[in-house]
Amino acid sequence: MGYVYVMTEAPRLDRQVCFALYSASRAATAVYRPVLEQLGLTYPQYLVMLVLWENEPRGVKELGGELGLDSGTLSPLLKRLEALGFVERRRSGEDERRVAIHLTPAGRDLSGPARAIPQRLADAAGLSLDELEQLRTTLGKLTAALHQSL
Amino acid sequence: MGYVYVMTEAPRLDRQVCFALYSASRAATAVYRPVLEQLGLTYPQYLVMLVLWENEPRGVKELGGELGLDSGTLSPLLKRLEALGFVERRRSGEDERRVAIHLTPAGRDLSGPARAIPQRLADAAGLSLDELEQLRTTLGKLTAALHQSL
DNA sequence: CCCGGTTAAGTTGTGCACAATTGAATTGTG
DNA sequence: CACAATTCAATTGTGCACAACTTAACCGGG
Repeated sequence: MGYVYVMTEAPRLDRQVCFALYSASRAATAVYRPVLEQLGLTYPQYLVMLVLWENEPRGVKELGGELGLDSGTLSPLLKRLEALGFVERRRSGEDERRVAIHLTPAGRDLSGPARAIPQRLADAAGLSLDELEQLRTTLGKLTAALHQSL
Repeated sequence: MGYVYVMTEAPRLDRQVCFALYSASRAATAVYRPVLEQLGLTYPQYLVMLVLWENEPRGVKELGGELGLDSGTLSPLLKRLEALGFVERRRSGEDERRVAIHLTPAGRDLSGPARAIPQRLADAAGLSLDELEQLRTTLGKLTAALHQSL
């Protein structure tokens, strides 16, 4: 029968995985920012466009499912994307609660210039493609496990 | 002399390291949120307290250096921490431009309950300590390289 | 000593995140 | 069919991030 280990030191910032994630995430979006600025998009707006380029139209709920965001975040964001002329929001005829998000021609055209963007991060990352691949996999496992635990 | 590789597919959300970082970071703070709520702190406020528990008092600039945040973020955050009674902001005597952030007794006492928090993430992570350690190292390299590239 | 340049902190404005609530449309069940 | 429970999107309110700007204090060369 052993003793429970009692922490005697305050947790240190530089040991925290959570802070490492927070810093890396902000650094990554900072690298994307000037590139996305050329397109007139913020990073979360770019994420929404990524989902729509794969398949559209999509409902707000559906977009939220892909990105892990709720209508409180997406509703105003989508309104801004509509004001920019990249998407159109149409009330569904069959279910008046739903709002279908459609790409406009301008929104579709944006996917061309956007193709070069991910390479930007790879170039700036200072990691090999293998390391990046493994990082993505580990982060995926981590995110899934964290959501599980809630 | 080869051809430059031309992307023909729109970038896919599930292939993006950047999105993996963004998701993992939000999932991690979501795990911390209910625990920190017990202490009355948000995650960024907790980060500031971590820095202060290591060494105080600190200037706003200094805190910003550790966390990668500017006065635009920190000034109101510190005002809220002061309103909560965890820190005190004192104008420096020698250099009237500087504001030294001191812990209050209540702020110091908070480090006790806070010690158990990091274990929370480790438990929820579904990764071995080795994997977590390696993840932290990789993220550190990545963040440094990304900052370098700006 | 003065004055231009620099530095520190704060302020303003925009755009996420996220909790909590609202209101309208739909669905399930008696 | 009636109507309570559910679902979807939007709204409200708080708190970051971050850019751009402001204000006040310091510093260094003339």
